Amino acid sequence: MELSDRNRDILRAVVQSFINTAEPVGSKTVSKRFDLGLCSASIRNIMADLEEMGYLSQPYTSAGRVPTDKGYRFYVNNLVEESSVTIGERHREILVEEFRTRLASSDMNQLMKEASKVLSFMSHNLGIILAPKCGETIYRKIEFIKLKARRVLVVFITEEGIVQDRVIETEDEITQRDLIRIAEFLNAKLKGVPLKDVRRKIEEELREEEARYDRLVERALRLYNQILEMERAGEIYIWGMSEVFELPEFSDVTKIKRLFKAIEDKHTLISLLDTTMEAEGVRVFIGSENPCHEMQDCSMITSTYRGRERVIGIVGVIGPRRMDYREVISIVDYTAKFLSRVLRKG
Amino acid sequence: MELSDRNRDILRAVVQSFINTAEPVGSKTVSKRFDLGLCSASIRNIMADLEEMGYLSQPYTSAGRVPTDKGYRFYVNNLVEESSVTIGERHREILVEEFRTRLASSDMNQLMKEASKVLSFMSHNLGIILAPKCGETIYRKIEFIKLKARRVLVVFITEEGIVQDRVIETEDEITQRDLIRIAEFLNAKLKGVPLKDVRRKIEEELREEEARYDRLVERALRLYNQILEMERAGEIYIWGMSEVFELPEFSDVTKIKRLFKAIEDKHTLISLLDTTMEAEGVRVFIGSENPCHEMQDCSMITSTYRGRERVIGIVGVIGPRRMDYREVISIVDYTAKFLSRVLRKG
DNA sequence: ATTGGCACTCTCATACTAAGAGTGCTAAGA
DNA sequence: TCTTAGCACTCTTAGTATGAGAGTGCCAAT
Repeated sequence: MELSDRNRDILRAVVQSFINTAEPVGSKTVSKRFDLGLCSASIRNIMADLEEMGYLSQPYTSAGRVPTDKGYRFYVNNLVEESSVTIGERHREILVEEFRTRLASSDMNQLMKEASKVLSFMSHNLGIILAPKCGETIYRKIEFIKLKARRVLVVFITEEGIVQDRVIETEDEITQRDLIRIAEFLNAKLKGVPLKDVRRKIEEELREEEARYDRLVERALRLYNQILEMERAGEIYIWGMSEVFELPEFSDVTKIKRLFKAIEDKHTLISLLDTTMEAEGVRVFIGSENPCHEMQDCSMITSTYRGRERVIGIVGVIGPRRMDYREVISIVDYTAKFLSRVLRKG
Repeated sequence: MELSDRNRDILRAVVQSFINTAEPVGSKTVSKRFDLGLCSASIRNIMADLEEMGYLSQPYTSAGRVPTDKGYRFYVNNLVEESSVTIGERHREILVEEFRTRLASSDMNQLMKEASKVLSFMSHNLGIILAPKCGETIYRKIEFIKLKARRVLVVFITEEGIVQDRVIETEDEITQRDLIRIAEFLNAKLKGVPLKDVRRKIEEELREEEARYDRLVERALRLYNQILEMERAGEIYIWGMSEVFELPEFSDVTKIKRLFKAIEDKHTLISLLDTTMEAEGVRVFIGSENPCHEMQDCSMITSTYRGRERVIGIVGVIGPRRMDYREVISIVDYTAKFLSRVLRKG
């Protein structure tokens, strides 16, 4: 099962060549373009071995070789050279520059949008961002603004600097003065609590208050419950279709249609990304490793970003399996860290 | 230049047939599918006339006929039957149902997104919405929420029920108490003023206040100026790429790429749509009539929607020239009116 | 004025062919 | 024993040819 150094060299050469050119790579190409001190015949033999071991495959008899998922996987795990760090460094500079010029806005919506653009622009693939999960963020402040008799605008701020606004209908009319007191009460009780623990916290509070019944408190809690029910599904930002159009693997309409179907149904994609939130850091899904089977001929690279305390969202890149894993991994990694930094500052 | 009744019948038949099938239509098809009491030879003669007059064209010698832009234009202007109203009525019911089930949300962002989805879903083309132009909306209320020493969250509500929030850095620290007073001042002065007149109003105010100098007022106005500078470019919502993929005219990647390029650069599209805001009501751009020349082989149907007082945004559909104008016009029209109604209620 | 008939044109799908790229295998060389 | 050169073989791709089919334009007859 172990590969000899020479086999690894050849495999690396094939993968890199295919990543660059999108053409099945033949033994002659390898011997010419990579200085391995071997003639094409020897390389042919080794490539036949690699095929037998499942790292390479041929689109048809007597064509060049193409990496299999297993081949890509081995490449990602073992063959990404150390030198990548320095290249990543250069990349980092471009990224920093890119972020600086494009992320002037401190609006969360805008931040997400721009970040997904940067991802796609840098990677020449689809950039995706799963916006901060409400539940994972931390309560900071709430404000109520009365719009009409029974209609109240709720503005909602988390420690991460996320602002959300929603309009709710109250059961009965509440004066602006009362709304302010309710807000003060909630802010005192809930500041610093992770949103997903708020419900529990409220229930505790309710039990405590039961004895010395307070109409205001009861109202406050009812109001907040109403807001919680409106918990918005994590939004997802996708950018870069125009990048994808340029890729030769999507020169066929049916292929691009398939990809589109996969990302169109955002709910599946969201729950898919949710599962990658468990483990922190960069994760690479190659072709069939992809949990979603409409994406079997795509690869996805994701990483998590953190809010004040914990992981709150995902950034990632989706593209054809033939993707510059080394480069994209470092782009995704850096973007995630950048977002974490921004959100930590609040 | 005038067309005889028979010529009009034939032209209508050709246009409708082509809209339905996307195939160049021959004289035989017309005589078979439309009961005009004419044999194919007669129809052939008429079609040749229509071609000479520029209403039809042939993809190649001895193929069926396809409507030209002029042909579509004549169809839209003169040949859409009266019966369309009743069909529109049926459509309207579906639309109402569609809106009712999907537009539960009263969040503006969500409203726009859902409306663009409805547009594309109903028309099987691209649905686009130009979100309310800030300048055209009417000031209702402002609130400041202090986040950090010099960082203030501004929440902004218009009479149309649009909520915007932005974070600004103030020059020096302002207490929450002062912020409240500033908000009260601004709200008193500016309520009911169209946002685009706010700047002028402020300048007037400044001149008046100059005599009895008031630090608070001056601060308030400076703050507001800062917000105005951040005036966000009108956002645009586009939905329905998956619909477009199904259309035969976009079975070629280069075609779909061209369309994508056109809508990708949102700024051009926005300024394009801006120009259609001058005249109220439904407008139809057929092929070369399109101001944007990347869209020369597309048609666009737009309409304006109003806020409390005036036109504040655009809804529209973009698709191939072969589009069911009758149907799409009524969809766009209804959607615009629906949005206006929703926004009037606030 | 309308219709039937007929020759003509052009596309599209299919089949065929030659060129080219790449392989696998074998035998000779280091 | 490993490497290399050579050669026959396979498979794709691009280009060409061919025939069917759809549609036209025009002419003569009604």
